Amino acid sequence: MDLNAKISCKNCKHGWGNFKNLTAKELEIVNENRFQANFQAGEIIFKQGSPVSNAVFLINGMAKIYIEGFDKKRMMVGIAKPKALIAGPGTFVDDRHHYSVAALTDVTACFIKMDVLKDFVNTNGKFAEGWLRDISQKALGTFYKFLSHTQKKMHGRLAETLLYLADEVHNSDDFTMLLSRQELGELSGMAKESVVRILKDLAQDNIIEDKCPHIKILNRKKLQMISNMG
Amino acid sequence: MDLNAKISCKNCKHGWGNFKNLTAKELEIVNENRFQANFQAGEIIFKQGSPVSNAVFLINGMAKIYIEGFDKKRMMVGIAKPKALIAGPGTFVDDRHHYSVAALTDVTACFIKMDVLKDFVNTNGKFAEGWLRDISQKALGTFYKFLSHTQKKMHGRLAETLLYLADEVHNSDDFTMLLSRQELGELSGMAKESVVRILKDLAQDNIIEDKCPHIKILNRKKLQMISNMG
DNA sequence: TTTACGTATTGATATATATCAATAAAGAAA
DNA sequence: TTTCTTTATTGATATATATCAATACGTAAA
Repeated sequence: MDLNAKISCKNCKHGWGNFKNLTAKELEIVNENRFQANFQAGEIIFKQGSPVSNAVFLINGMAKIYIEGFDKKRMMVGIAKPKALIAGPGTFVDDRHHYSVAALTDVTACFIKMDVLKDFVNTNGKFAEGWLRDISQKALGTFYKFLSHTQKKMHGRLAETLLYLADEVHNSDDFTMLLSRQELGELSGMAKESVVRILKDLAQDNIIEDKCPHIKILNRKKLQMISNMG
Repeated sequence: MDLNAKISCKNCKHGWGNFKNLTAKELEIVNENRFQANFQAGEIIFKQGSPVSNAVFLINGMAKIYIEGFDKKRMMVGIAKPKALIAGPGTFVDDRHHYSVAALTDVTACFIKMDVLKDFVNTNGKFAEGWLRDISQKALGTFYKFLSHTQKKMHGRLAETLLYLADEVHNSDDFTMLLSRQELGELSGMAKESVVRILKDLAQDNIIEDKCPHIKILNRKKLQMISNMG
């Protein structure tokens, strides 16, 4: 696979859904303001606090999105995949990133000058509306996650995380865990030791199979129930 | 005070900041699609799950914005005041409200047909950008609150809430508490009994004065420190 | 192979916080 | 005024969860 092959935004399969609202001419401008870069697993793609100069999209690979909170304690917001715009809510507020993004696998990322995209908001109403929808969708996701973190107990939160990984990230009930126990904890809002213990509980009840980097959901119905009940 | 006096959107002092991006003609259309209604303290203005048919603004009074979560447990998101758009992130996603709003005081509210405002997104780029900024700002607020709820301890969260009430709601360090202890708990993410105990602690340390419905911040520096340290 | 280092696991313990139960205070209604 | 009802307060207790400490495991380097 030749990752350096000239891909144009016009025929890109990894592009943002909202790009369908752009005209051919506008897409051409996007393409002219596009940069590509490779990251190894573990490398930081952008850092909380730095200026939002580009919109970022993953062409392949996955990355974690996380906030560095009080006394360096981390909260993982989610996992980024291709096709989704990665650019924080700071874009229209203070031009600063409000979270960091780091590659979980080897990643090829596409950077598009933010000024160019922002300009289209003024000239292309459908694009503006698409962006409003995008931001709103993410805000809703954050809302729901907030609720779940403050109202569910640990078992419910971890069950929810496992379902998220299966459904949204790997599209399979049988996957290789990308995240360490520490990171699973940051994503589910608990200590790494708690992650270990709860995974053990779930395995003992035959709800999941955990052959360490491999996870298999054996009883989705029960897992769903644990997630719902909290 | 005659609340039923004909107010036009053109000279309204309680309007959304983003209305400054509308032309006189557009404002006229807004004015034609405007409805006003009065609510008594305690009454529900709109309910989570119901369709987003109108943008809501308070002309006067205050309201609480809250989510009804798992087993009816409530989470208060914030307090709405005049000048701010009240319409959830569902507006551009599923046309449903994702939280409820209830009057805390007697309230006069202004309803503007959402379709009308959405149309302007397509024809007025500055207005679209303003709305993007508005939603982004709220998303950032939610993010920060999320972090604070998951990483701070109770004293820090309640201190933060008191500062929020002083700075954002009442613009004074000396105010009459609008919220019951139950509601303060819903806003700070803790049980009502914990609110009582922590308020007592703060009063004992001469950081606040609490003559029950009246709150006075006596030592803002210390309160700020408690809020920051968690 | 051995060594070293990060990660995972397990058990013991500490702590924050919720829940329960009882009482007190404050308003509203009669 | 007295009675009723809601809200606030206090104390006792239960529980979820984090933290600490020790050990085991797995993989990369030597």
